[in-house]
Amino acid sequence: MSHRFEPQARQRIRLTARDLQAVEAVYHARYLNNRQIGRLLFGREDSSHARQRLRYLFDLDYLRKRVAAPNEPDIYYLGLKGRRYVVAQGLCDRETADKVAGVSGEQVATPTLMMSHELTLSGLYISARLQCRERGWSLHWKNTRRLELESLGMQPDGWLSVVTGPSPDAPPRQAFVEFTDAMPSKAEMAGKLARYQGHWERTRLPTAVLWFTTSPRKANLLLEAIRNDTYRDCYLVGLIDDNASFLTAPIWRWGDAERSNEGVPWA
DNA sequence: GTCGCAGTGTACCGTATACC
DNA sequence: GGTATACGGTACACTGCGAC
Repeated sequence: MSHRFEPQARQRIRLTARDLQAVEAVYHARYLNNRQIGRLLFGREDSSHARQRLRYLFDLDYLRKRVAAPNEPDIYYLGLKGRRYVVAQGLCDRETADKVAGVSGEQVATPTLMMSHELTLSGLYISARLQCRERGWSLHWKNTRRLELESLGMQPDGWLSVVTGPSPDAPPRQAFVEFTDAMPSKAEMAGKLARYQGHWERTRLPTAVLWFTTSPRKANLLLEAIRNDTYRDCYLVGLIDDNASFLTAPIWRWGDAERSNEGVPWA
């Protein structure tokens, strides 16, 4: 009988700074699996030590696990203590913490494809964190759920702000994040672009959209749909396979892509 | 039914660090 | 110095799925 999803009483566990960084990372991404946390904070995806520390955080209710099939990795979201911790750290208020925290998957049906989409975005968050850490940049990330609460008028998959300069007062570079696997219909695509346009005209602040997809063919379809848009130069289209360097490498194609197949960097 | 595989849990070891 | 715990790593047991 597996006790994988049964919290166990733990005494004398001292939480480390890294344990609490894991809690914060789960808050920012909403869902993270143990491999992603291992990669971000323990140097390797298959760290047994990461598994052990995550097990303690689970037992202490800082993190909870989604229901997962036996051969699928554990997927963590914030537990009660985790939500209290991020509020105490000033990352958000209590209501936001409760609304942004993930759900178990027992009461609320979350299709496998939707969870896969969420974890792909979590992977982008991890990649962004690692790239920023490597270069001494600072990163601010908002996940899908956090953006929903802001009622922007459109529904991006994520938002990030990066300060690349040495001074914290340097102007941040900001972008929305989109990830498309199944291509939307023309009408859906037009609606999405119109919502972005509406948002930018209300705020008078056009922002880059880093638009990931899964194949060159889909990237071409996206570029074609964007080509005649008023704000076509705001959209950068790239492949999810290149996400490990998406903040720095010239992986992006944009409105002038019909004239060049060479990518451009974002930051 | 057997086997291989993937994933988790845990024991164990040696080392480092903090605290008394 | 002794003790407790963290950390990084290895190893093994267990579970359930899929292929044969």
